[in-house]
Amino acid sequence: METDDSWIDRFAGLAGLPQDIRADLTAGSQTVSVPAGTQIFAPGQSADNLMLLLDGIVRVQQRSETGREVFLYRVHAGESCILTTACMLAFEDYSADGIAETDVTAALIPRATFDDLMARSRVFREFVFTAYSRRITDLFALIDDIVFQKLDVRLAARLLELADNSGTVRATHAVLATELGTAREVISRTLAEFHRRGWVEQSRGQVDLVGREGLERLARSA
Amino acid sequence: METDDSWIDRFAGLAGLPQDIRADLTAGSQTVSVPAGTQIFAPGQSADNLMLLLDGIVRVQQRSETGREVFLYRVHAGESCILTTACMLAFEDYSADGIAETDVTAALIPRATFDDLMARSRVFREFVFTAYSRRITDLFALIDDIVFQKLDVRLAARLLELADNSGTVRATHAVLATELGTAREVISRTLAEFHRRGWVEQSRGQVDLVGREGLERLARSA
DNA sequence: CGGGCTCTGTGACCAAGTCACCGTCGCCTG
DNA sequence: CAGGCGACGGTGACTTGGTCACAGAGCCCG
Repeated sequence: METDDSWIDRFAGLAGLPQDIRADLTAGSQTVSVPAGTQIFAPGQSADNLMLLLDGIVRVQQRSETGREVFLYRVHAGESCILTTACMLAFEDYSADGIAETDVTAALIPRATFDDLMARSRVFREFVFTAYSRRITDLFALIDDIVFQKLDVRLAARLLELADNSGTVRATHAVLATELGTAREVISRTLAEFHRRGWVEQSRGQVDLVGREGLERLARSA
Repeated sequence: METDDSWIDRFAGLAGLPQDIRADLTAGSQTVSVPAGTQIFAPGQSADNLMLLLDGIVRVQQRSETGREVFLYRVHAGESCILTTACMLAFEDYSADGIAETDVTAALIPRATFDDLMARSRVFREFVFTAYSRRITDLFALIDDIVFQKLDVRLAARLLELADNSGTVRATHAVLATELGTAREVISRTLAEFHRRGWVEQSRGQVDLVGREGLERLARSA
């Protein structure tokens, strides 16, 4: 039996857990790793574990009846996958997909352990509710963004987010389109416009930001 | 001291509460009433109580920086105001407004009572998480709707929802516009089209549904 | 009755989404 | 190596939705 509980320290909200709770949490959970691209959860599948992300990034998106997809949010290391939790606890099925964007390591807390900790630890309760609250706030911000923000502004912001430190975004136009809940053609046209302004260079499956200032100015002009 | 705990029975999820918990819940909470139009909570204001709605309807919407508003969801009798809960527990401020659309009666559960019940009762925990889960699912559906659904379909569905049993919707075009996160002019045009098709009659501040079948067919044609 | 308000209607315009289709590139396979 | 296939990106024509500016109609109230 693995007794290493060091992963708990990656979660600021769990820092205050007393020793005995830490021990039970470690004993009652396990860590798993999956490669990039794995479908971690899918609609119509019920959840048995709360996932705490130790490493990697999970993309959560929703597929609509029409086959198109909307990006909802990303879960990063140090965060928990709230949706999984919600469905686990409510005995409801998922209504969204979760996909590992990178190799992912996570701690899995089964329902029984989760319920036990909720009952026993005030710190744990606060941790869970804070995670919920943050995600809901994010969703509100997303809705606001979709409804009120112009597309060029949203795309500029997203490119800046997705760029690695050399200023490269590795994504096809189609991917960017589902990120923003729009159509590929619109992305193509907007990127062409960005190029015309000297902000980006394009190649197949990749966008290079060569004029960050312009993009930043546009993104900030909310 | 009021010891009437009959309001608890209005919440299906609380039916299984044992007697002692019921008593503590009743003793540790209070019921309040406010008239229609009251602003129940607002951004930047922190929450101290979990609200369970006994009677009436609360509309929750978000105001964006630009001054426009998006409708998020309604809370009906028998539901709890999840957002309030989230913020109460996470010690965060609201990011949305809550407005009483009708006269409203609600049970207020202070933070201390809430935390105590979360620790002691499995039934109560499930009640809370189910409420969360439902709201989140609703938000996902809302996002889907906004992104993919055509406006006429959304308006038709909303009119059917808002109509009283004589088929009348009492709302100005401006109100319908914020409900759907669009502009007033668009509502005017779409209603004019519905009228042309013989589905609605209009008068100032009110829409009468005279051809429900047409609206229903459109709304179902998702 | 007249002034000021809210509510609704309209035309012109722009931004975004949709549809149909084509060219290019990379890769796999015969 | 040739041919073919599938993913990717570009484009034009069109529809839908959002914005702006403004005008008329109903309404309240002094």
